[in-house]
Amino acid sequence: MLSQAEENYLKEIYALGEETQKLVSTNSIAKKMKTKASSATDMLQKLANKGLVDYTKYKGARLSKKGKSRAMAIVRKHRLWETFLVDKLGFSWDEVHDIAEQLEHIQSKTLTNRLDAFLEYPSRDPHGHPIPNTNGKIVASERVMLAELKVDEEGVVVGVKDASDSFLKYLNKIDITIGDTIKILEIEPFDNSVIIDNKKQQITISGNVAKNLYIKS
Amino acid sequence: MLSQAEENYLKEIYALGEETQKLVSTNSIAKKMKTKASSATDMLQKLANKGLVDYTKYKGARLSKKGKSRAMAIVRKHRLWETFLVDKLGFSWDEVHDIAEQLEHIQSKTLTNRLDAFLEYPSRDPHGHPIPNTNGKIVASERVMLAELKVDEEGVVVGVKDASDSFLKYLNKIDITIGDTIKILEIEPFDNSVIIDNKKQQITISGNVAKNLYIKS
DNA sequence: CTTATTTTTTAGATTAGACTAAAAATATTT
DNA sequence: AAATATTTTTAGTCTAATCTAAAAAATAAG
Repeated sequence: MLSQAEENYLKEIYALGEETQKLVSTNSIAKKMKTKASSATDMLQKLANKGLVDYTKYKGARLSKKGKSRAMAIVRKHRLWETFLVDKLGFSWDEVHDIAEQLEHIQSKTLTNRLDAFLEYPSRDPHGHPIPNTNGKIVASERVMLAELKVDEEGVVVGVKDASDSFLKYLNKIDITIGDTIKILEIEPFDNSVIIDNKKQQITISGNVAKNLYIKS
Repeated sequence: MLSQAEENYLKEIYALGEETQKLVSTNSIAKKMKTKASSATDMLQKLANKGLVDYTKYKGARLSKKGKSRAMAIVRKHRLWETFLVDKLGFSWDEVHDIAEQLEHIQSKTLTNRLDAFLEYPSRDPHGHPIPNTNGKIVASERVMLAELKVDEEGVVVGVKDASDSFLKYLNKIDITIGDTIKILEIEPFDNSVIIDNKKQQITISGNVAKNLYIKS
């Protein structure tokens, strides 16, 4: 069982790494956790020993498979509780974060899943963030632009915004069709290009293309 | 702000002392907390320093006014969450204790009160235990025997079971009438006699009398 | 009412998580 | 590429909550 401190670190490492999937620096973690770099180092070493992060001295850390799954479980709980607070208890979306920070550490899978059912399986929290499912997977649910998805989200191509002939030809060429299930592997921050997985093939598409594809769960 | 450990101790001291209002021994606390007597001593000293318990070396401890109010807030949360788990999430009454042990430490008065409202102000939890109100007061709600109440609970006299002439005369004599608001001050374990407060007067009634008076909130 | 037993407290150690200060590694500038 | 600056790690301290072992107080028994 993880301590709350460990859980909080995992969650923040996830939040910091989610965009780029790159290594997260000790300093950035310390800043997020409002603690000192030395404390972050201590924790990274501990998490590495437990196999929750892959950590290289002086380089940084990223979540391991195990660590990621733990992080996703916490994110899931956080977002479900936020949804509960807003939808059922009448809080406004800007009041719920601190309370959800506490509730996300409650240990009971049954509770989490029953809460999910009670809320009728919401796909996004009050801030519009997607809620991971029981397996820790994030599934896009409404029709959104591919460009709005984050790393690890996945969904089905349901349409295009720019239906110009040249654009459709281009999609044909890179073998993307309506109905394909696409998963975001990586987003390059400097040009917003996106590496996706489609039919077991990894391809890179530009930010502009990503802004023209509609995705749905 | 109190740590979870401090809160747990307060709650158990309340649970142990509630019956008799007597001093609670270090050993009994240690047993309840599944820890060692020396740890209990440490904590009692700390709680005494914070003014949450009145503690005399080698004698034992009881909650101070402040400590009691904290304890009641925790009990209130525990029982509200249990009610939530059973009434809204479909847990059975025997599955909820461990989860409520975690939820009772969530810090947010607003949350607690909104949960209370969401549950439509229940007066008892799934185990039949009364739920303290926002001020930490326990109010009897259904008609129960006075003998079933515990220390600090209060309610209105709504009837008698034995309506014999002699019993009613006796009630007259000690100045108890239908409609009086009665509060339990103390229960003597050896003969079940009860010290109550009625119209600012403290009187002692026997266990038999307590078994013949109906009380309601 | 003195001895034995139990309960409680003290003293000292341990662990998790954080801190400061200093050392080591990496990055940035000239 | 050397000098400087920044980041990261190490070493050593601190606090909360626990533990064990030993001492002190209270209770029970002879």
